[in-house]
Amino acid sequence: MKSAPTKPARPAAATPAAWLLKTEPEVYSIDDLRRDRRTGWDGVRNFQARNFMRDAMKVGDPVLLYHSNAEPPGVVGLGRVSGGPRPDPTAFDPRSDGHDPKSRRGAPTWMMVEVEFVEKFPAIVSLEVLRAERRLAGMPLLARGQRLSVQPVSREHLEVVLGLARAARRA
DNA sequence: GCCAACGTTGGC
DNA sequence: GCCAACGTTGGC
Repeated sequence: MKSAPTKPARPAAATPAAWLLKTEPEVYSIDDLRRDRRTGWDGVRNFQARNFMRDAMKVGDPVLLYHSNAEPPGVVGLGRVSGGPRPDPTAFDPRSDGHDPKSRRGAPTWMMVEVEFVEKFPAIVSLEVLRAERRLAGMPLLARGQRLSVQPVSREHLEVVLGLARAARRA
């Protein structure tokens, strides 16, 4: 008798404990997320980043929110995956910067998750501070040439970053 | 504004 | 499938 092997549709990769999401504060800042409480993380147009959102991010996962193209750049707060994945509607919108005519509603190319606000750190944990922290050696964000806007963060690295944020609170 | 690093595109 | 050209990211 033929029986379907009980393998998952996609390999169950080791699930990172957390994620890092880059955003340009002039486009969408931690303050915007605090105001909105939750938002669809739309506009991601990189396949690897999309795959993380589509295949690996789970509701409840913590997310570090990172301001890029900012002065200074750095981690500014904490959020949480609150929904998704689902198609990125901006890909279907001809008026949107993220419009992609190759993405169809029946077969969407671009996916997003929903992210909810948890906290804004009392002070930014700047890229300079992150780089100076030896326990963060190996964090993907700090790798040479790293441009991905959605990145995995290990439990250990998450704890270190949160510790740096708390240290800033005491300072 | 510069430019290194990386992804995508398209000719062949 | 190779690879040059081009576009984007994002720190500095």
